[in-house]
Amino acid sequence: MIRPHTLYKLLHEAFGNQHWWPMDKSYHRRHHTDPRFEVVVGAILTQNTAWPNVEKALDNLKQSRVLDVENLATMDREELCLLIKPSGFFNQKAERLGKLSAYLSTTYQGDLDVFFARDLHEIRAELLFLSGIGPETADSILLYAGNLPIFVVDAYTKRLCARLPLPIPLTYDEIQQYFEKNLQTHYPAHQLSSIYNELHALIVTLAKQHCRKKPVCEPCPLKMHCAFGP
DNA sequence: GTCCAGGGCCGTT
DNA sequence: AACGGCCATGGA
Repeated sequence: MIRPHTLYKLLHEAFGNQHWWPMDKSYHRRHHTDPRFEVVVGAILTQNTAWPNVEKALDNLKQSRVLDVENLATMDREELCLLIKPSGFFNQKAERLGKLSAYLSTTYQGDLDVFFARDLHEIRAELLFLSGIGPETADSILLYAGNLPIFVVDAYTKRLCARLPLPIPLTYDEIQQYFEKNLQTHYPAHQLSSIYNELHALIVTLAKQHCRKKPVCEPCPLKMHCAFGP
């Protein structure tokens, strides 16, 4: 049975570095805004949505100069809906962005340094308490915006785990614990956030190229370790 | 035209 | 606890 650290090694050999979820540093330097907030917003906008649609919405927010905590917390909900419309589910997402931004503004004065400079599980519980932020969105914010060591489980990860298969229940928490426990025994603590980051990105690449809904098993780098293939 | 994408909530079993 | 319907756009 393949284990997560072997999965990581094989996928990295097959696909190389993914440098996923890059932040638009130049925009945020020019406008004196926090690039991590763009990742927070992206994490909500990408809920069950293809990334190109999210990019269009983020571009709209940038061109309107409102991609920061204070503006999203206070701006008119209708206007926000219009800007994020390309990302779909815009009524829910506008509500979620507004509530989260208002929370960050009132509780942390919009300072993400303060927000992220605490215990990981404390921040996670706070995010999950907000309506519209579930485990994957919370963990994406923690890992990709906060650079904190938590493994993100998405639909692709679940599908891969089901097909290999891995000998665990296919629930979010079980999969997350299984990956983290294993990787923690193979890498030093200070590397874990970048390992989790990279592995999640590699699984997405695998799922798009091979482990699709209609699988394309030739030539999958995991073929020799997978029970699914024909 | 059909399918589906980097989920989460809510109501029903 | 598990499952189904719902939310919406744009690209394949």
